[in-house]
Formats: sequence, C-alpha cells, structure tokens
Amino acid sequence: MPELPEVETVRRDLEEDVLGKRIAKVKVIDKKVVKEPSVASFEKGLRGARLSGFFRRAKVLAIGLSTGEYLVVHLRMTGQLVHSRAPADKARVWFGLSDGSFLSFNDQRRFGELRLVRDWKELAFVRSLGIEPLDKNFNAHRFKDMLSQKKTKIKPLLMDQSFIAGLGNLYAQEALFHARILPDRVASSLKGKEILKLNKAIKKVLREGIRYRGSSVDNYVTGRGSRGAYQLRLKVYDRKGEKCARCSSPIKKVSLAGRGTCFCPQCQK
DNA sequence: CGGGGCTCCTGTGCGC
DNA sequence: TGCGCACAGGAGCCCC
Repeated sequence: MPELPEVETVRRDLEEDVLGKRIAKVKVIDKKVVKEPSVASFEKGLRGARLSGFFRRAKVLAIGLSTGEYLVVHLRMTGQLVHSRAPADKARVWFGLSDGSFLSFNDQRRFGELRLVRDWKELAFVRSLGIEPLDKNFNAHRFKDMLSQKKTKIKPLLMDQSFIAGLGNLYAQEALFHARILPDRVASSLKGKEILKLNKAIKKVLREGIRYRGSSVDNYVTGRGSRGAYQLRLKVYDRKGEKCARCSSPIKKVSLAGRGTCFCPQCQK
C-alpha cells in the first residue's frame, strides 16, 4: 500500500534514472487504468514527450513533460511504477524510452490511475488535499488548531487525505504507536503534550519510511523494482499477537472506520 | 459538513 | 486436499 514514503521513493528513483529521457512508445494494455483523456489521446499526448520533472503531493506522483502536460500517477493499493530494461510481464501500461529502457505501470488490483492533464494541481483530488505532513508549516501549534474541533477518532482522521495528506493505514498506526496514543482516542481530547508527540511521530515515521525506501509489506516496490526495508522496522502494523517492542505485551487488532488497526494496549494511552 | 457503509479489484490465507 | 469466503486498504460515492 503505497503511502507518502513509498511514492516519494519512486519519485526520487525516477528523477535520478529517467529525467530528460524521451518517451518513444506508449503501450496501453489495460484501458481501465487510463482515466483521462481517451486512450488514443493519452498515447498521442505522451509519444515523443521528454520527462522533465518529477513531483509529489501526498500519494500523488506527477511527471512533468516537455509538452507542458503532466502524467499524473496514483498507485492506490498495488500500483508500481518501475524503470527497467524490458517491459514488466504484467504491465498494465508501459512506456518505451529513447535509450531503449522501459517504464512500466503494474497494478495487480487495478485500482491505480493514470491521467494526462494540463494542470495537475487543479485535479479535484489534489485540490482537496490537506497539509503536507513533512512541510515545516505542519508543527505542533498548527496541529493543535487542526485537532481542536474534531470529534472523530484520531486514527481515521490521520488517514483523511483532506486533513493530512499522505498517511495511509500503515504509517497512521505506526505514528500513533510512537506517540503512545490509542487509535480510538477522540481527536479533540488530545492534550498539548500528546499533540506535540504525535506531530513529531508523524514526521519521524514518514522520514524513516523514506530513508528505508518504503515498506514492502505487500507488493510495493521502488522505482527500480526492488523492495523497501521499512517493513522490517514496523512496531504494530500487521503484528497482531506479536510482542510489543517496548513493553512485550501482545499487540492487539481492532477495526476502526472499517480498517484494520493494530496497537499496543499497554503502552498506548 | 460529517460519518458510516458500500464499491471498485484480485490474490492470499483461513476455516471447515 | 479443496472449496468458499473474509480480508487486505486508497479513495469515490451515496445516504442519512
């Protein structure tokens, strides 16, 4: 499940490996993943374009093109964007680059989305996004303001992209563990110290996630097709029944807003 | 506007 | 061993 650190890892890989290369050929194998414009216009608009910049907002990756348009990629659950010497066997879409290499969009569950647009920041989803959690404006003072009126449980709120943009189910659970806060706490009930700790924990888990090149719990891979390593450092996510790294109590799992949520009932309060 | 629930998808892993 | 079903979760959508 690609979240901010996974998408950022892909962005950095591609910026390093394919910036400036030209798209020589576009092959759409699964039309479902191309959301706009029509497949014909998508192919025509991309063919011949150079890759001129790689941008990320939350979990959205935008690839700037020499034509002035952007190829906007949302990996959703199982999407992969991989640069390699040959198209991936299971590619939904692939791009043949001018140097003979390939950029493949793979997506087992087909929730992923590709778009070719003029102004990616005007996309409805991008416009509705909340604050970027690694932005310096996201500090404890600001966070306190954001939480003060919120009657919802903190964990689903952390996953609300219009509130904070980029956390998903994995990093939300990890951040709450590091801040020692129970996932079902009502957001407005958090005290000043807890808000400070959570603000720091969110930044910490995202930065660590990026440093370890993302979490390959399921089928996420980097822009080079390799696995990340942050899954080895997870404290609660997918660890139901295992011992808490801090206090050895068994990790519990509940469902919040329909999503699996793991936590330590002993050291999260 | 908020929150709950359903939907989109497919592979995995569980219980019987 | 095999079958069927729950589950995994990002985000849009509908409804109250």
